[in-house]
Amino acid sequence: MNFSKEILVWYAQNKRDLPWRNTTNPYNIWLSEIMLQQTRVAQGTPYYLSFVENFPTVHDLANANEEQILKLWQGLGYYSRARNLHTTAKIIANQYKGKFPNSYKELLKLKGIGDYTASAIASISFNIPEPVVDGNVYRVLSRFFGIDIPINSTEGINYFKTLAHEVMDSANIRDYNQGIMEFGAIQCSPRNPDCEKCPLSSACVALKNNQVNDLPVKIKKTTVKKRYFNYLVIKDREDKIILEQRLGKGIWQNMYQFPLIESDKDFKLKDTEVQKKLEKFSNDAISFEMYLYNSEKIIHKLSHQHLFTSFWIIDFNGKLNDGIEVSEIVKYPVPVLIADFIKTFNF
DNA sequence: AATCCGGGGTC
DNA sequence: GACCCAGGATT
Repeated sequence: MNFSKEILVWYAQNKRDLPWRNTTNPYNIWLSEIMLQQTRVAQGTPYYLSFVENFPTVHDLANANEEQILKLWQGLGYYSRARNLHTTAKIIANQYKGKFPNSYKELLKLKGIGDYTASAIASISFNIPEPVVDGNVYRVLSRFFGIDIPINSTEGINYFKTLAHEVMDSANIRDYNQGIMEFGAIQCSPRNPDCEKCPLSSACVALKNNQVNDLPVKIKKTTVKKRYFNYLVIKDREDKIILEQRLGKGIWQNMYQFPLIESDKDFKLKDTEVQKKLEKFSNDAISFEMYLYNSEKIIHKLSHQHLFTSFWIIDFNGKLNDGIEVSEIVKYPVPVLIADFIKTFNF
């Protein structure tokens, strides 16, 4: 059995019609690849269509504000991708005169483009024989060849990249790369793969040794940190609201939120803390009433953190210095936790 | 080499 | 609740 030929045959018969599959334009390929990093096709697709419509070329993206880009990215997560996207768009537009570099090595230098994405753009856009290694490829190769080296160890990363080089079809790299990923997504799925209908089953080491459910091997380390958020939804006597931008490090960089009082353990919010916060936003005498919006804490789950969140509604009897109109709130990029609140709260 | 960075789908 | 998703940057 020829592994790569079987992948190509399977792909020709089973490939989905996806919006970025009818072009080799590096701008479109780049956009789709960044959006699909750690993201399912179904989740990323509407964002891809929105970006292509709002930013048809790399110049449009380069000329946009980061805030516009983050707003359109809202809900997709891993927001550094959007910021890096903007950085790279500006470099392509200015330093590269709008033309993407056509080599794996040059692509790798760009912000947000790592080994996988450089390989994907080089192969799909420029037909360069460089194998992609994503989560799908790890799964397909580890099962078919029966490799139990952890895929997220240094040894595993190097091993699978070398193996990918050995088995790729250089003459059909565009279809081979997309084919092995599609095969991993649809046929050789993480759980309950349909091995009975698999064209590779007769030579699959994992199937022969009954290891399909044990491969690939991954070193797991999930320590979830708990954080306690108290958001202050401050409304002044002119019905204006405060939104703040998250600067510095950590989650949701450059996204907006309500003023936040945080702790690493559960605690009761004190009036005096609210008072101190309010003093930052107004020169007026501080007089307010507050109530808790959600009696049960909203638990917002991220990969490494669980955010136990309370929203406090503050009626401030004064005028905020930098308050915004309620109708303007929807224009700001906000994390899903905030967007969900805005959707349900009647301002 | 380990850790951080989102949100959603699936079982 | 655990795992995964067309990973990359930072420490």
